[in-house]
Amino acid sequence: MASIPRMHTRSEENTLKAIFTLGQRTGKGASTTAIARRLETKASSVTDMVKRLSDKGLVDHRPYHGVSLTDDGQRVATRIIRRHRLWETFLVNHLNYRWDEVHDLAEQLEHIRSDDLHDRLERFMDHPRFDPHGDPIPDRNGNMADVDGALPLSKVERNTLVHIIRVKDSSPEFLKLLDGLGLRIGTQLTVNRRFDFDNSVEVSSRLRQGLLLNEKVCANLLVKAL
Amino acid sequence: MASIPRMHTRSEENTLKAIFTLGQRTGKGASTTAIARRLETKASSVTDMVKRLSDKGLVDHRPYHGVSLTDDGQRVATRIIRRHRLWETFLVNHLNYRWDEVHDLAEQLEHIRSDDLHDRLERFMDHPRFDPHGDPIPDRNGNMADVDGALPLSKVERNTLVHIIRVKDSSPEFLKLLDGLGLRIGTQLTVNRRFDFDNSVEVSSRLRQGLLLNEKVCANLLVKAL
DNA sequence: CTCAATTTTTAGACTTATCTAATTTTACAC
DNA sequence: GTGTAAAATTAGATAAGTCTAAAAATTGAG
Repeated sequence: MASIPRMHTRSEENTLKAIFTLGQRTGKGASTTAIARRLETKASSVTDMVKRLSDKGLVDHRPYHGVSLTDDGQRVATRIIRRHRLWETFLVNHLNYRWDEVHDLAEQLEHIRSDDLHDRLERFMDHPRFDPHGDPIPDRNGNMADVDGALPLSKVERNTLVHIIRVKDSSPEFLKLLDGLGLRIGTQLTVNRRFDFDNSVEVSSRLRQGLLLNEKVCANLLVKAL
Repeated sequence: MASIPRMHTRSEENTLKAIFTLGQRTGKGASTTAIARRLETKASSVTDMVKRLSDKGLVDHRPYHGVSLTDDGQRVATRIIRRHRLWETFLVNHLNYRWDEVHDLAEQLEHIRSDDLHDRLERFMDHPRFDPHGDPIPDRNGNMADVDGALPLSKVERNTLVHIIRVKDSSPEFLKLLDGLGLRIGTQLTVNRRFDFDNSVEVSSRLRQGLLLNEKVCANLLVKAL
């Protein structure tokens, strides 16, 4: 018995998306404070918002233990993420944006109210399964490719040949850094050495030998063995 | 001395667009009531809105004589219309929407805040000069092709060969009616007879002979001699 | 020139989404 | 167990945008 498709405000959608993302990252409910930090808003505003979402049956809230999505909330959040990733893909593949430029635009475009539009956009692009950052694009039913065998570069053994399949951080800062190092989705790497001192590693790609990557960079590069 | 590019709300943009369109149609200022009718809102709301736009220097208001756009207001309105028409073109030409389906979606998309996005969209489509309804698309400087030699079908002499270049009414109702008659942009027509009784005309196209078009339909079909 | 129909504005209320500042609640370290 | 730092909520304010209902202003017909 699907509930009548309700209309959600932009704020509601953004909050649901934040709860989804935080939940994915931590595996548990998102705290009011964490949500506020992510949305660059205040905890008191989040309290109000969560109350509204809870009234609509989109989230469950156990104060001091976190907010989590109901099945309905999950559906809405996934839909927004689908839209976001479809637009990012369109912007990069068809309008020649760089991967570090598309986030903010996609944040606007994802709120366009039409499932049909996004289904057509998906078809136009021939059903891409991953966005420019390697994030899987949910299909219209909310299912997305799961990336098994993916692991952060920080966990890779010496002398393993891998390729970059996804970046965990999509901030312009991180992406520009990767550009500067000649690293992008698909780049093949071999871990030459691992330094226990600071958890940095030395890798080699076709373009560059002996590239030193620090712990933070490695943690945000998801790779897969070849 | 270009003023600092200000941010306009969706409501402000919609009001400016309404004033622009009404001004084009009537050649004079738009009344509060007419704006309200067009935006499906109340006159009192429009009063508030016009006051705000006037404070921002985007419109001039002479009560009981109409609201008109300042140069700044004109620029903003034209920009929104540019966006609207670019999106309509994209939706029809690339996502396979019909020309009667795109208005509402374009009304959403036109508010995406980015000139760069729309410039790129334009380039992606190879700088289309007209949208699916034959309306000219302003370029990034606000200039648009002017359609000289265009006149409503109601003004066409007998036995003149013309082709449809634009529809004045873009409502789904009118467009579906045209579809039903096999009429679209580019369709070649000859006026066989004109009936003074009710200002209807009989036309022939390749597909159909002796098609009877009433006054209202004729007034909304802009054609050009071949 | 007058006055009535129309247009426009005012006044006051409501909703959504925010904020700050103060207060309350709770987890959990000890 | 208990106290306290952290988390969460409440209370009250603000701003945008909208509404209804009533009042005010003006145009233009006669």
